[in-house]
Amino acid sequence: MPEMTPDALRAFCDRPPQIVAPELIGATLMLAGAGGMIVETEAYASGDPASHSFSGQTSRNAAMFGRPASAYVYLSYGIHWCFNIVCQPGSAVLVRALESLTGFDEMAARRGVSDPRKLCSGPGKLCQALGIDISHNGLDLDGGVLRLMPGEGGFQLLCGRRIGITRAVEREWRFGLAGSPFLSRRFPATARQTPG
DNA sequence: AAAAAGATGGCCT
DNA sequence: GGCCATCTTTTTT
Repeated sequence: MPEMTPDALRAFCDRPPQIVAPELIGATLMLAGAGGMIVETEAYASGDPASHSFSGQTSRNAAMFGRPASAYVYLSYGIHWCFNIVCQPGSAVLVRALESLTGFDEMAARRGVSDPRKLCSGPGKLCQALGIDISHNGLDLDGGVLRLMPGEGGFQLLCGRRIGITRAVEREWRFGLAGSPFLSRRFPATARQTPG
């Protein structure tokens, strides 16, 4: 597949997040020479009680209402940055885990670990590894600083309940690459999704 | 003005 | 599995 143009990337993201999230498994996310393959995502939809956008636009979540294929970054628990890919207005996909591909030494240094399984196996961890912070909030993902490159698809995926939320927990909007050792947590063996 | 919650992660047992 | 650091945003008084 030829690399997507910025317009194609925007169109790819300008759909409901629960559709985009599974298709992002296998995509590549890069920031300044560091990055890897997305192996775990979660969808947060418009009108979703678990989404930051549920009660309307605020200063924190404003980026969720920006351009599709831009970044929504927020601080979690006062400590960790979390990175989302903006989809349709008021919706986004949280990137929860990466399998590192390039820039390993740099990421390991920022994380203070050497075990590749501990490098990007969580939304806060991958932001620390790549150096993502609030300065990246709202940036387009088409290559200026951050680059998102959707993959070929065709992976065997797992899906299940989202992690760490208290509302709308029944929605199975967490997606992961089956068998990957780089997930933030194992999936309970629930639903299985075949290549698309 | 005050309080509680929160899309986490690391360390403890 | 449990505890809790840490602080911004949001909600409630």
